[in-house]
Amino acid sequence: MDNNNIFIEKLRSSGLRSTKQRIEICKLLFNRKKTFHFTISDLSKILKKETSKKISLATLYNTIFSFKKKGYLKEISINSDKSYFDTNTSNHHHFIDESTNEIVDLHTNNLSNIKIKKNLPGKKIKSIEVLVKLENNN
Amino acid sequence: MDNNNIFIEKLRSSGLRSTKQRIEICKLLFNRKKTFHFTISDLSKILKKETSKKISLATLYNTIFSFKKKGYLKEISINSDKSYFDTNTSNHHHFIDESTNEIVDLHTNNLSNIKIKKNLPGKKIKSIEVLVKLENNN
DNA sequence: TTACCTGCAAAGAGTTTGCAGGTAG
DNA sequence: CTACCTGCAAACTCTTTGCAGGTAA
Repeated sequence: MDNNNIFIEKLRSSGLRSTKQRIEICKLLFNRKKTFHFTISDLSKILKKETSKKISLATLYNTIFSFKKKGYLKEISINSDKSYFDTNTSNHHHFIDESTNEIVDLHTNNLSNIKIKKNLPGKKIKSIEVLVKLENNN
Repeated sequence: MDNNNIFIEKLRSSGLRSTKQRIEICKLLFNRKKTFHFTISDLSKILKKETSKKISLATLYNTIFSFKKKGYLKEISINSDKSYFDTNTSNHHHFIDESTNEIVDLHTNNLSNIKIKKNLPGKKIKSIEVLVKLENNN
């Protein structure tokens, strides 16, 4: 199953060169059905296991940032010592389990409609993000 | 206008010793009508200007963390390189202006009611936080 | 007196940057 | 060929920690 061409095309069409490293990262991030939440160090560890050649941190940061810019990834607004990214770029929200730090998607159809009844002069809403913090029962 | 006694009492009643440094921090944080959003380095800079004696970073982190634990401060969930705190500990949400990084409160009465129609087994909701990202009009 | 607090400096973690060499197109 | 990309290491920023001395109660 070699779908590298899909990723080569994806990269090229967005003006990014299709390097070995970027294709590896694409395969890891986008060859999956379920949404994937990760930090750069998660990514680094997984890549180290799954691929023969190590990808440097500088390249990871560079690539993830480019992907975010192109809209292939979203950054999640969580107060944390590190940045979390999400392969699900559609409009949705998150649960975070504070006992395990696990992040789970909360789709908009599981949430009542949100209306903001206040606006700030000269500003418009770019996005609305809901974070539901969870703890263990009892 | 010397209301140090209020703060000495506040500290003592929560089991914290009333040191000079903590009283200075209290005066800066809690002697105001409007809600105040800040980072530790904001605080450090302001204290350096407003007080004669510098308060060390270790003490600031220590004190702010204690105040958060006692419920005198809230930490805001924003993806940022640093932690933001809020002197308004009541249930409310935030706007963040992404062109200036300015944070503004969004009170619950300016927001439609939020209902979560999904729950995770063994978990209960601890808090719901809404972050509205703003950008400039045009 | 004693447990707690402060300040300093060092250590840690995540992220960014400069630069020399490599490679896609 | 050339602009872009990678990897390394150093640098930077925020935060945490160890420890010696200080201080509230």
